Amino acid sequence: MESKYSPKDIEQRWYQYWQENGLFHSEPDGREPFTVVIPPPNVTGVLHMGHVLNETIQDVLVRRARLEGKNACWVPGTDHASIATEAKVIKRLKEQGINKQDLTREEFLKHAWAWTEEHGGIILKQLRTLGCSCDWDRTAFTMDEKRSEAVIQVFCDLYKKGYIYRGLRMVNWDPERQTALSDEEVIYHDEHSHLFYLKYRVVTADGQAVTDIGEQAEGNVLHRDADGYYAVVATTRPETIMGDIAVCINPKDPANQWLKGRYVRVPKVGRIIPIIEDRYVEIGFGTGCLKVTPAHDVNDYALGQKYNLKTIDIFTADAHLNMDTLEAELQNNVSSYHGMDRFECRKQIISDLQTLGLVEKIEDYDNKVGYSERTNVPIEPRLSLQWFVRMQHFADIALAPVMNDEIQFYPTKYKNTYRNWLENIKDWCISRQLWWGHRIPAYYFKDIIDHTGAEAYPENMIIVASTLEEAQNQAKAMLSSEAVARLGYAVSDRLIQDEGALDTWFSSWLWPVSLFDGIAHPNNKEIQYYYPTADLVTGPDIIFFWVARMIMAGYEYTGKMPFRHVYFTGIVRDKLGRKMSKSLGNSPDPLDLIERYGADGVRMGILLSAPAGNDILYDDSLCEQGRNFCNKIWNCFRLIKGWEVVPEIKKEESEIMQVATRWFEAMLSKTEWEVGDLMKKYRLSEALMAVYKLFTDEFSSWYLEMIKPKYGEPITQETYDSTLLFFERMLRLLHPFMPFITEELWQNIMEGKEAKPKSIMVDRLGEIKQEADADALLQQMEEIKQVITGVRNIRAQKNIPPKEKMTLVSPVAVSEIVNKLAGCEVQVGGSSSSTSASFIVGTTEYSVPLDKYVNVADELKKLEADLQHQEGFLKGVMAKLNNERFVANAKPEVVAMERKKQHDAEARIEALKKSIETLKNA
RNA sequence: GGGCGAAUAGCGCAGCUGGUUUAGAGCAUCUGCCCUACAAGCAGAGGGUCGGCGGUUCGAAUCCGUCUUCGCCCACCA
Repeated sequence: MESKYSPKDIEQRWYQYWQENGLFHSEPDGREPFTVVIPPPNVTGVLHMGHVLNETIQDVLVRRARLEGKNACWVPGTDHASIATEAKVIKRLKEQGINKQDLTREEFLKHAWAWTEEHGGIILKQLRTLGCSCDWDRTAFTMDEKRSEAVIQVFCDLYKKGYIYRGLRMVNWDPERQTALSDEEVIYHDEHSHLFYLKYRVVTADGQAVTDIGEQAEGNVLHRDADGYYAVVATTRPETIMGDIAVCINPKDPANQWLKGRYVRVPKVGRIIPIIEDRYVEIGFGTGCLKVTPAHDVNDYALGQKYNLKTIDIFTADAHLNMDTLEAELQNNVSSYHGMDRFECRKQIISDLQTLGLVEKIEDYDNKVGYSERTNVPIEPRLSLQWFVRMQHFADIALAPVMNDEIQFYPTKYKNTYRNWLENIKDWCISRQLWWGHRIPAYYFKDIIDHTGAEAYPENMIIVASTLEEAQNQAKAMLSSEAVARLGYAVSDRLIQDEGALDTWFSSWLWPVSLFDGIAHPNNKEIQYYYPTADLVTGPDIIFFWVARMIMAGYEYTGKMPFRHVYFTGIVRDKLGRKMSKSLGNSPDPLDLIERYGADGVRMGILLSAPAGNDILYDDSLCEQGRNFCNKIWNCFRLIKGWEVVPEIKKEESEIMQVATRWFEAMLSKTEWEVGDLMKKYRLSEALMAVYKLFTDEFSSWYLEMIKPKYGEPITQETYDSTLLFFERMLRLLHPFMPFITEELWQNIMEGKEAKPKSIMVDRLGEIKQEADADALLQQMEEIKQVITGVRNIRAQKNIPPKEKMTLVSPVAVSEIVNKLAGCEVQVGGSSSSTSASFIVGTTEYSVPLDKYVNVADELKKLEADLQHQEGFLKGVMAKLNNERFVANAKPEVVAMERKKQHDAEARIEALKKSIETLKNA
């Protein structure tokens, strides 16, 4: 064996072995199930550091469960990522000189599927490199047959139940992709912009300039110039004035009383619009005059509804100005803007208005602008016909289970976030004007669509059905035979399906159920066995998108929670705390890291500093630590395997061996318990740290040094066996975190053994035994260690070469271990002399004669410093004990503890004083 | 504007149902070592008074109040 662990071929070999032996695969059986469904990455995505964190955590949980004897099943899969994938496909088509608009739906989908097949699943292959123990036989895709079936069935079902409706609403419109988005897909950014103060001439209803308004009450703020009176309207979006339909003031606003009941002329556009009054308008903001543009602002739309105002949509789907919607007599006034981009238009219209003297002033202004999460272009509020899910019902069923911890969140702080969202739930816009996705299973009569009102059917005549055939049947039933006859066509010719697709999350929210075919066949064996799943591991950024909605769908369709625990990971940042991003170039390629540090090293690196919910500041040194640890394990194994073993017990060694093995047994059991406890609390990094410390400190630095034979000498069979057994137990403890190296060494240990399991993966974590005297053993070793450290400390301080034997004078008998590890002869009884250095363990004083190395002055200084510290400590203790109220009020055991502190400190002070005396007299 | 969370060694964290030898590990730092398992290592050391102030208590990093600073989420003030 090489002195350096090289993970590369070992990792590949074992992963293949696991797969070939079907060790990842799960089938329902009599064992307790442990199910995890992967948060499906985008089908065309590639592995990044966030995935590494997320998937490693899942693998740790799954592998641990397997070792605990559960039937672990980790289901992998990918997400079709409607908008993101469609964008990528469009981009590629463009590079080939093809425009989406020139393709039919079918042609486009052909390209999209080709793209998916080409790039899809790369990420799943990459997960194998990381060591993920997914049941690949179960790999699913949100748009595969089963999942699509579930989506369509759920849509139809919710429509039937009245939870899905279609309506004309103000939605978030992405002008780049030309689709509606849900509220969750809009990200608001602070933006430095301007507040433009525009002059709206006060006119009569028929457009005459108003030059005389008579006497006005105190407090009114009038605006007047040579051309007459005008109102001042503040806006951040002057390009929307083409859609202005009113100006609104607060009826209580003293400054604007004079405007009540009057009319103004929209500058440049020329439309004459009324002043309306509503308390929504805030007095004192801007001028207190709000321009109302119902087609292009959510609030304005609400006002428009309230006062029955017209909406004039002045934008095309890609947010360019469209004058065709304006009143014919006005179109000429603004024709120069026709076809302009909205932001271009903003500049132009301000410039034009300034020329006309209609801009009062421009102020700097910070506001928030919504951007599309996917395309990163500013959202345009747009009135359109979309499909929505009524969410109140779902909020109602999903809130309680989380608040009362039926479903547990780690960390718990996200319960608040969750509650906040559910308590202010709004309907979910689920339709997208995209082709890549689940096509909305809604059908309309062509004639109604083509020429609204031409036929005598009610406008809400919509057919929702899972297949065309079913839709046709419904259509026939809906239409009287007379009507069909009158129209003279077959229903089948006239039904057309909704062009839109469903929001990707409308399939994701079914994931834990649909993976086991629980929508179409709610009573099948798999869903009965694997569901509810155990743990969900995901980022808090999709708590609303996904987690909350899965809980809703889970309860709606199974009556049960979709998962028992949700582990929210943090965000992986670089060591300067910046988010990892392509543009910053601060995101390392995980595959490259695995190449450099090994998968085990990378896994440990990312896990070590990743408590639930905390962001992790990634640095290569973390992986380095992981790699170094692998190396350490590797070399321990080399050492043990290199020993020559003899059956008989050498007498003089037996005490050491006995003490060491009994102590380590206790230590190991304790850590096993701790790790189990930490895992239950999902404190993964602490669990790993506990194993790490056990291995490096207790096992390597202490235990192995204790039992290590002298060079060239053999070790007894008994000690060797227990040592290997310890090693094996640690491998199992470590396996969930570092699957590869543990498998390699475990196989090596198991070689030739009869009835061994196929892999450490399916080995069992032993029962945790706690010996009655474990604490005493640990305490005893603690003291031995301290004595050894005491001697080593003196050696280091005095620069005594490691080879030079020293003498330890001890008042009590000490273990042989001290001799072996500290390199000193132990002399029991003798007293310390003026030429020795001393130290205290517990209340016992040990000393080391130093002869030539001694420096009385230094030694005195050290002892006196120690004495001072001890006296200070004693003073603190005495302050408490002398306080009657402390003695009276504190719990008895606390008082007893303080008394023990007092006695120990006094003993130590005594010893120190004596040593100082001795030194001084020398 | 509303809500939530956090501030503890150079760094990222644990401790926080108040009392366990005057605050703990890891990484980093410093010192000494290539002592034939491991320099991707070994041995040893230094370093914080627990964001500020006030309060409750015999006793507070731990509870309460307040201030400051960060972070996150939500929200239709043009």
